[in-house]
Amino acid sequence: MASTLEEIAELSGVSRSTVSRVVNNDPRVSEATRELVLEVVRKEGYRPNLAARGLALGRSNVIAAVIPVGFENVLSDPYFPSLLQGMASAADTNDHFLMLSLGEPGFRHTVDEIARQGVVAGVIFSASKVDDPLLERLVATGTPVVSVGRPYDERVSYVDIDNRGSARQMTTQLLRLGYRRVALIAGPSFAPAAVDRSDGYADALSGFGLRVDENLIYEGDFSEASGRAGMRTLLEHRPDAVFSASDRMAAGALNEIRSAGLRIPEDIALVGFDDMPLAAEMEPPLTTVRQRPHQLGAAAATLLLDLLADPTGSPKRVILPTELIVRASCGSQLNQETLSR
Amino acid sequence: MASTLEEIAELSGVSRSTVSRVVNNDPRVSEATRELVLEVVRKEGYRPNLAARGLALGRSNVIAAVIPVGFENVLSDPYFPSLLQGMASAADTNDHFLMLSLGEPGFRHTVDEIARQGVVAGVIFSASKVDDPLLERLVATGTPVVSVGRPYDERVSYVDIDNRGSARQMTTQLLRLGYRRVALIAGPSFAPAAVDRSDGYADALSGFGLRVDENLIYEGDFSEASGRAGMRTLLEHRPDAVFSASDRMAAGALNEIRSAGLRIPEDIALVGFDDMPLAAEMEPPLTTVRQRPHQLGAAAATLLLDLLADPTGSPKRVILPTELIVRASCGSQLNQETLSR
DNA sequence: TTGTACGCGTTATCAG
DNA sequence: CTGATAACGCGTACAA
Repeated sequence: MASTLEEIAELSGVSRSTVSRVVNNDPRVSEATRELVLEVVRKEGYRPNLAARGLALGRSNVIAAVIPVGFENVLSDPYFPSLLQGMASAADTNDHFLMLSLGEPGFRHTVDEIARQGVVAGVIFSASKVDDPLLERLVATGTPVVSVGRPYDERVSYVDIDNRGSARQMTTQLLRLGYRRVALIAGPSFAPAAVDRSDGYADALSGFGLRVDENLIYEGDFSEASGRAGMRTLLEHRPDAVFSASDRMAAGALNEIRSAGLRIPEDIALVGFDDMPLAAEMEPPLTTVRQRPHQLGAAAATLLLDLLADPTGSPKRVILPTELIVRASCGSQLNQETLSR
Repeated sequence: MASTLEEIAELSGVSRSTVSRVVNNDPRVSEATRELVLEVVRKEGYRPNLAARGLALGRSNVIAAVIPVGFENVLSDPYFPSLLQGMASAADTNDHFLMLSLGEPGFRHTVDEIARQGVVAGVIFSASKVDDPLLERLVATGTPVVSVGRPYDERVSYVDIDNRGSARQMTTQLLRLGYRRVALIAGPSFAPAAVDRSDGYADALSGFGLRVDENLIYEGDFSEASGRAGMRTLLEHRPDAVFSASDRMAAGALNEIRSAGLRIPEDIALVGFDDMPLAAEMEPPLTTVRQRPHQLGAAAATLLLDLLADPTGSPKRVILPTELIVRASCGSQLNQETLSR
């Protein structure tokens, strides 16, 4: 039950320093004493005290995940849990811990305070809106930050998926199948991911020599309700296919289409984005773009740890691949196809 | 930009100790100097270094949330995010931080290690299975623990809802409406909450002088898929109503009922448990028991902090109220009724 | 009421 | 290769 360096030193008949070296894999220690000390360490179940280590080192091995989960509806799919799981997993394998901060306004301890307190070595920011002031403050104070999803500020490193390319490919898929009045249920314009997906949609249209028809675009907020409302509006303009920027909005759209007595995909094709678990269960199963929040979270944590190890470099970016998942809702059973980048 | 006690002392012309006392609201300091020091503290934006404080005090102000999220399906509703949000919120208002530990097997740093390292003052355990070895280890090492949901071990404090009473009330509701062949899609028997709900179901039946018919009980695992499979099995025995121990299983059951060409509630009534957001959106809207994960999380964190402040007392319990939410799926539009306890 | 001095457990520096 | 010893920033008996 010995739990300090001092005690281990006593038990193995060496000095504190030597034990410290052994614990930290310092090469400057003879193989013999290393073995000896390690034995005692194992036997006593010794673990270094992280507070003390953090104090001595001037840095901690705790990273914070900041998620401003203001909207209830953001919680309705396993995206954030998976993201967190990925971050926790990556942090763990790198001997770091994950601290959680739900950026609810009204929280007393804002993240920048936390960062300054030395508890946290770096921060992973997620679901930030465009031009988030909190993110700005963090950058200003020099706290290492990684954003999940492209941030407004060019200086911050981030991990993301290729939203624009994926949306383009999905829309192109619809166009290839012959649909010509492809509507878009977009995400909220304050979300970079939503903007990128809308851009990808436009890219695809112009790639086919088609012009963007504002009547065929509705801006939702990623919620199922907004998807349904959007679909109601769009139906007036007779689209033959709909690309929803999220599966949850697609679910709402699906309900509306059904209520209107239309069939999917015979009367109107429907595709989504995210491949949340529900997508495969829908009637008909939803064609969509698969992203892997778990990997995204893991990549974010890893990137942050890289930054911590080498604070000098310029902002880094990691773009994770997505997959086009073709199911019945788009009126085709083409083979599954992988978006490379 | 001054950030140590020493610097603040210098700037305000007093000693370190005095500044420390001011920061910690020690009464033994004159109002005059207090004002003076506070002014400097504010101006410099000073925040105490938590690592140092934790080291000196021998305890930290970080609590850990442990969630063994092995099953993908556990993530499919906002229960855990809400729970986490509640915990984070309560921790924050009490000047504590929340550390996340997904008890994935295969994690290198298990919670008991973390606790021993002094990083964490206490642990909130959630979704533990009956007789969880990790929980046992924590208790054995004397780490303050609070469980979300009744744990197997009698010695650990916990917060919970009245699963048994709520299930009894819900089942009784069905019996009052005249249903006599009330089936149960139970949760997994390793989950205390599931066991309690099954017991409540049985309570209600015996309250009406009915006997439990094993043919009308199916044990699922809280997943939608298991709900569907369970319903398929149960339909062979012609129930006139079904109580599902979770909304997600109810969703699966609903699909199966529909596939069988039966109407809800005309041919068969269906009720759930949880009141997840989707419940109100189902067709027909689902009668269910509402629990508030956010409050549960907040209560758990608060209880843990109480324990930390007063480690002596015997195990404490907090039972949160639930509400019976009556919607169309049970074939009645009675007024909403609150389960007191 | 205020200041001095020591300890918390670790790492790093510098002798040996 | 190993061992003293000084930080790291803070809280707190103890003394003034």
